[in-house]
Amino acid sequence: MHRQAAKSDVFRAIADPTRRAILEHLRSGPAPVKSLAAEFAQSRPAISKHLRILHDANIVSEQRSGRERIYRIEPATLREVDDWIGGYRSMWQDNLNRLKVYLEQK
Amino acid sequence: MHRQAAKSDVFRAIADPTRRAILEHLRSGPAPVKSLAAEFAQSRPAISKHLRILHDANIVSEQRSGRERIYRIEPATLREVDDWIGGYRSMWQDNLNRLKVYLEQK
DNA sequence: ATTATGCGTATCCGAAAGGTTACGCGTAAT
DNA sequence: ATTACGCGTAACCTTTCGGATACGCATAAT
Repeated sequence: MHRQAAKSDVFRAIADPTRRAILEHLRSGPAPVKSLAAEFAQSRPAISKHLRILHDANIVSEQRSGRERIYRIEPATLREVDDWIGGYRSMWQDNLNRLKVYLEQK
Repeated sequence: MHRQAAKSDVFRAIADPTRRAILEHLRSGPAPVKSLAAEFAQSRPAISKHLRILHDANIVSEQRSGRERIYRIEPATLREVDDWIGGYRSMWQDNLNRLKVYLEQK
């Protein structure tokens, strides 16, 4: 019934537009903090904080390399979002459902 | 780069577990505030506030009926989330992508 | 006409979010 | 050995969030 919101929730993590933008950048491949931060008008520590949240939510993984830290998307976790939205997908795809809505509105 | 931060964002709206639970209830059909509020340990005004946020984000629609207000899921808006996640779906489905990840990690 | 219901809104409050600057620690470069 | 660099974290501040309670307005019921 009630969902356990872990201390780091995926939905919360992707709620912020900056974090979604970070993910978009990572879609084309892993990247260190500096190169990510260069894409935004925010300070580097701010991006680091966003990365920490994404990391806590297991949406990205971290790999140290020298003095850099390479971040990479961890797609498996995003699947949770896909599963959730999947529960509603039929509502705009399923024709039977449209009939149902139609009848409800009468 | 990309701005769209409407005053009411879908991702922000679904970030809260209570609001996702409300949507889950509405999945089985439209409902008035009172019956929704009965399902939670929170006050009725709190649920009203959540509904307002969902409504502002166009995830639910409102229909007045006497002194009640009936809320109903508006699936089309959730499609935005589906489209977003769609951009990442290939990362856990596509075999070529797995190869890419494999090579990157070497 | 009066009373009871359903619901939104206003106000208030503590906690969390999201940003900044200052700093320190390892690693790389000179 | 020094200096420069990349990055995380701490401290701080302001804004937003998510609750609660108090209230008022329509509509329904009596």
